[in-house]
Amino acid sequence: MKRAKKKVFADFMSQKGLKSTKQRDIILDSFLSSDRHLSIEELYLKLRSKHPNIGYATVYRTLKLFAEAGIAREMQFGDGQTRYEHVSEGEHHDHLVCTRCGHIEEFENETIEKLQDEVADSRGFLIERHRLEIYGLCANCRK
Amino acid sequence: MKRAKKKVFADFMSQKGLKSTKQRDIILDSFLSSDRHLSIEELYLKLRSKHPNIGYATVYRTLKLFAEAGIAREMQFGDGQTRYEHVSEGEHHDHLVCTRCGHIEEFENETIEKLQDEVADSRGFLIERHRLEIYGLCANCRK
DNA sequence: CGCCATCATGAAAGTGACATTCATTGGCAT
DNA sequence: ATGCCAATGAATGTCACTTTCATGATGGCG
Ligand SMILES: [Mn+2]
Ligand SMILES: [Mn+2]
Ligand SMILES: [Zn+2]
Ligand SMILES: [Zn+2]
Repeated sequence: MKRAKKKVFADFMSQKGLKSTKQRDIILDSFLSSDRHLSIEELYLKLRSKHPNIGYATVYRTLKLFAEAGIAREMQFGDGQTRYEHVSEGEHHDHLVCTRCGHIEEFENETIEKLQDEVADSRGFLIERHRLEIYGLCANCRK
Repeated sequence: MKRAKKKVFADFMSQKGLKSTKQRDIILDSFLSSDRHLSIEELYLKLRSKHPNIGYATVYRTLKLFAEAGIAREMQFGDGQTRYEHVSEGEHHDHLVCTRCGHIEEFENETIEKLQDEVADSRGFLIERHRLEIYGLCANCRK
């Protein structure tokens, strides 16, 4: 799965005539082996210790590339930072966000999706995408 | 309804020991008689012609007060601007957002709400709030 | 290989939408 | 009318990107 995404990215890059670099390899590796909802800053700081020579701008631009290539998606959870989450082809999910500890859980609910389609249909809307986020306290923080 | 919200705000202000001012009256009046999803900038510009002496900072702070008082709510639709929408006591709704013309429609769906509760329960989450936004083309823009 | 047109990098500067400061103005209880 | 304290708005600060630009790397070609 990690290997599959590396291939998707490599294909995207060569198809676009872009180059393979040491920085991009390192950033991709780190991204794929970390939390599913990482901000630019977080990934940058995570790399900083082992690779102090990688700049914030490179992390920023590389994450944008991941999104373009379809292996990442930009998300806003209202904490003031853009987060990048892993994307798998054809997969979709929504989120539960803990307002205390920041923990993010994912869920899928086919019935909700269907009801959204019905709402859109009834208004003549053509759906491109949607976002459903439930904010509250996670099981841990409720204790 | 407009009168009801003015009272809610007036009560909030006096209860907080805050003062009634000409600017706040004007801003409240303008807010209540405009689009349901207005950005600070939009409201500021709308006022600018008739009231060039009202500053951006005052509009900004007054909208925050509206939110505190419970007659407005801050919303993010991903266009880079915070929007303030009208709120009525106990009312809730979600949104359909047109990605072409920016048109925003509101809807309520009790079944979706119930399913969200079930999802949260099954994960041990205690819901504080949620957001559901459907992005796409409105009936007009599809033509 | 070695060239070199392109692309990539990162430090620094720019941007945009808030958010705060501060000197001055203005409510309003007494 | 007086004085205290909140309100105002021009200016400035902040923060998370976003872009610029001089320098360094990549990789197709001969
Ligand atoms: Mn979904
Ligand atoms: Mn809802
Ligand atoms: Zn938590
Ligand atoms: Zn539209």
